[in-house]
Amino acid sequence: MTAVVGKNWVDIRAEVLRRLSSHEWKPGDLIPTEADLAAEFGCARATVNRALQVLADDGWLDRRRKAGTRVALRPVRKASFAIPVLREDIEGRGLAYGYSLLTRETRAAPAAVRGLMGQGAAARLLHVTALHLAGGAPYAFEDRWINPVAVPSVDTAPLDRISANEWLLIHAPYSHGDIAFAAEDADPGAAGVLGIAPGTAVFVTRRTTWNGERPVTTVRQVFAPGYQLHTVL
Amino acid sequence: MTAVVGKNWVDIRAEVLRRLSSHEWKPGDLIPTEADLAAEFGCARATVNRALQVLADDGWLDRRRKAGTRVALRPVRKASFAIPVLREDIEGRGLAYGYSLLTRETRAAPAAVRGLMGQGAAARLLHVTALHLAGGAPYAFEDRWINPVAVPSVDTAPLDRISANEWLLIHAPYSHGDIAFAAEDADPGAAGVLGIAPGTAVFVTRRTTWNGERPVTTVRQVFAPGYQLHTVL
DNA sequence: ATGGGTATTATGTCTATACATAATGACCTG
DNA sequence: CAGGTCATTATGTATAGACATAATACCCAT
Repeated sequence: MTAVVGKNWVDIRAEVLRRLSSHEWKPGDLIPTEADLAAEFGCARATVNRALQVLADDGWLDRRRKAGTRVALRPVRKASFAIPVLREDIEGRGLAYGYSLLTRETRAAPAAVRGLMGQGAAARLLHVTALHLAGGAPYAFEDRWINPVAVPSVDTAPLDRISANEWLLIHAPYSHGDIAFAAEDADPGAAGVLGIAPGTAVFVTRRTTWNGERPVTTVRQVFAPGYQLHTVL
Repeated sequence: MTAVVGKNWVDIRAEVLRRLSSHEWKPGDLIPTEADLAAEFGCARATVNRALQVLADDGWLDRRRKAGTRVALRPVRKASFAIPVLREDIEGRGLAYGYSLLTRETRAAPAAVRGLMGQGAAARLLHVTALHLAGGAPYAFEDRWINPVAVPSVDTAPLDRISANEWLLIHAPYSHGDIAFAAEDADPGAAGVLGIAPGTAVFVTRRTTWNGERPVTTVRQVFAPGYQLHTVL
């Protein structure tokens, strides 16, 4: 019997999830209203509301005022993962982390970088390239542009000791950004730094972040062969 | 002046976010208690609670009972993206979607597949390979194993017309799963189907899902060169 | 019929209050 | 001074009630 159900929102979410997983409520079905469920479970409507909102966030349900709540026709589940902080990533799997700054200079931004960052970027940007090591072996090559207007104190950042990755995380918060993952044939530059043959398949991430209107940084990271981005659903 | 702040939780989240982005509250800082903020904003504690919980979910804040709320030392931002339903992905960018079933047979599962799915899988699984097309061109090659114990009705599924991708989404809900992304040199099999040279860098995703204890399906998708997984932060 | 206005409805949110829970820190005891 | 106990505190959550909002459904007038 299902009979007794706890009355906290976690339990209610679990019970609703059970009905969804068992196809008791099928895709497209309209499920009972919050008030009805509250009566059934013997709890307040707000409690049901919380459980259903979470399930809607997770893609299980579609909710619309007045129209009611229905089981998502196409349950678009979302995967989410923490943006990897490479050092923690590496240390987390028991390897020694190493970091080496390759170049650092302020120069006019190439058109491609200006395109990524948009209008708000300064004419001259800080360009940094670096290599991340795991257990002594090359792990990822990083090519980054930083907008000094958004991060004035970057001039004094000890980027030879701490990676821009981590320094920016703490000193330059961002409000939003975008990120893309792709597979590419290694270009000669990155291949040389990583110690692999040009043309080898490498995992590449590109990320650009803004704080309000101002672009903060754009970075391209090329991972050594074998890298996997893994997450749970 | 900031002075007047709306009193709904979205406004409060925005105001707190502003203080975080402007470094008014710095990483590691302890921020005022919910009660104090409620007093400052002239709203109920529950409203502040909702705003702060969302910000904690998003990685901006660390909250602990009694200890209070502090700005995340290492703001681990989470990216989340919808698991791509290839047809929608393709149609969404204005291309015609095509699908072609390549093979379909029930057979004993190789050790590698058994390893991915664990104990709960049947001895004999349904093996399906298929090709997804975008605007007539090969887009992704899919190699999938389905556990008939978890999805009995799969025998009658018209997998020649609808992709297993979509059919399972509607007929076989899952409770959890894992997913991994990698770059690989195209193997001859996938390369042949996709019409590319073996060894070309391809984007590969592997996904395994369970419904409770029972493995549902495991799939490997190999995308044609140029594919990017893109999302916003 | 058709278009527009209006009542109805389900979700979205805020409030005030209450109690639960986890973690801290101070106090007390041996 | 060590160690355990207990009060305190901030967050976590439940509740009932209220109003807001969006979307639908229905009715009415043209």
